[in-house]
Amino acid sequence: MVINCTAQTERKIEENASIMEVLANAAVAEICKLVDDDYAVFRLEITQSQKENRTLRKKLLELKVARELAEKTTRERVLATRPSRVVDRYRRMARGEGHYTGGHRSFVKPAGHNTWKDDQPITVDEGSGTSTQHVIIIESAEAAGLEVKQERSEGEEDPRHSRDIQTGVAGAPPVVTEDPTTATAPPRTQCSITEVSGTPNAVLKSETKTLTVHTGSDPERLGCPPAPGSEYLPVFQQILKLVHSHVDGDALDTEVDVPSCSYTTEMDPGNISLDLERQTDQSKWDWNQYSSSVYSEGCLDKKGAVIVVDEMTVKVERDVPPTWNADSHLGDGHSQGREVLDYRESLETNTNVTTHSPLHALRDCDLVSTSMGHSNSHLFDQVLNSDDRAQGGGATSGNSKEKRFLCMFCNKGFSCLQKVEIHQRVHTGEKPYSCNQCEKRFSRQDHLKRHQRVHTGEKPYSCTQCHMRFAQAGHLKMHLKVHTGERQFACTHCRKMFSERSYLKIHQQKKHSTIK
DNA sequence: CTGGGGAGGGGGCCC
DNA sequence: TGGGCCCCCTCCCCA
Repeated sequence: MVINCTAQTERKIEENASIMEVLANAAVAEICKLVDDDYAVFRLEITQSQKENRTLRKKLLELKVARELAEKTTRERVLATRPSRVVDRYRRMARGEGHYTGGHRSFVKPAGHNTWKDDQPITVDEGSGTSTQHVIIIESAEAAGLEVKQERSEGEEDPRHSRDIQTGVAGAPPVVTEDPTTATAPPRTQCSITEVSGTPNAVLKSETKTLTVHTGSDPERLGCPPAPGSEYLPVFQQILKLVHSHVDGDALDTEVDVPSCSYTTEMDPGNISLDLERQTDQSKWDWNQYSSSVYSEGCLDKKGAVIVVDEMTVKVERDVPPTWNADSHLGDGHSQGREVLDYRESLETNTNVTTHSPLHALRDCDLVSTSMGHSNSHLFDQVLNSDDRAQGGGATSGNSKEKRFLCMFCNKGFSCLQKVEIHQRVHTGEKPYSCNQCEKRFSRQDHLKRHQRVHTGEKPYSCTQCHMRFAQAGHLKMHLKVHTGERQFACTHCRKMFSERSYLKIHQQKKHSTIK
């Protein structure tokens, strides 16, 4: 009985085992079949993809060859027409030249970089004021190390080609385009910013898009000159913001991190930097030139090239850390019954403030440890050490009037609100007064008035000893020393006498090196 | 080195 | 007190 049961059980077990084996084999076979099918499909897709890749590669090669040919042709033509133009321009800018000579210029920043490097190419275009139009394009491909630079004159200008060079896409019209889809592209893509200056229009380009900004007086393009507050302004601001946020996601994605440095800086073109620390390290700046050429709102020059970036720069100011004020910065507070003009408030409400002072850029930096170039140090000294002046007198030097109003930037005291407001323009770079004859801007009305004598030729100060006339009283005073032979500045080392302190200073710098 | 010229900044005066 | 204006000092650039 027991044996029978055992035998039956064994049989059942064997049967089950055989059934399971069959099922397992069937499952494996099915799986294999599925895999084979999928693999076949996959192989088919791979083959198709490889075919497409080969086709695309071939097309790419053709495009590349065609592009190089076109580029070469263009270069040859440009070189044939103006062979030394670019070189001369570099040389001039290297010498720090580039003053207003009838045209204006643009700085082209290789996009994709937050900072300017010494070995980075900087292209500066000084409009000649003639009909010649220059387009300077710098493409900086960070990853590939690719760099393409183009310059051509108006007669050779092919807007389509201009875009082609940038994007490799043909057929796009040279109009204002702003592709929102490209704005979300990865930040470290190849970018370029191009500005056409000295001519009826200007172009801003980025790698992923072409931004054309018409800043000239061409009625067809512009409709009307971009007067302050016109619709043109926010457009350009938006564009700049777009480019700005597009340039480098690491450092420029937030304006808080990089205040004011985006397009509010002006400096020696060889040292243009969008990085604050680098800004302060530059040896030479020319703040006025760049502000005039790039940020001269409300003052159309004869060519009508006006670009305003007010909103952006003010927005930057809004992001001033709440801790940044004279209290925290200078540490001594204002418990002396004096007042600090909080410029942040006015900046928040005044969207027409242009803020592009180098000192402005310093607000987040250590004022003491920050190294500055010559021009900056001069300005810096004027701001911070004006109390030490032997003559002229700083605002806090001995004075009968109470200095109730303190500058929130340097803590200097002034007798009235207007004075401190004007003074703070030293820090903010605000230049509300623009010359209607040129693109220059001034922080003070009287300086504008004085400047306009350059255009009018007015020289109200005449020498009683000779026929000489001067536009500034100080110049007449200096000139009078020619007649009097007055030399009141003596070198302490060689007893040599000079009529001017600056001459003595230069002498000591050269001969004795006593003055840093 | 000198002188002319443009410009930045501070202070004072007057209305 | 604010605004305009002027003077002054200074610096820098250039010829």
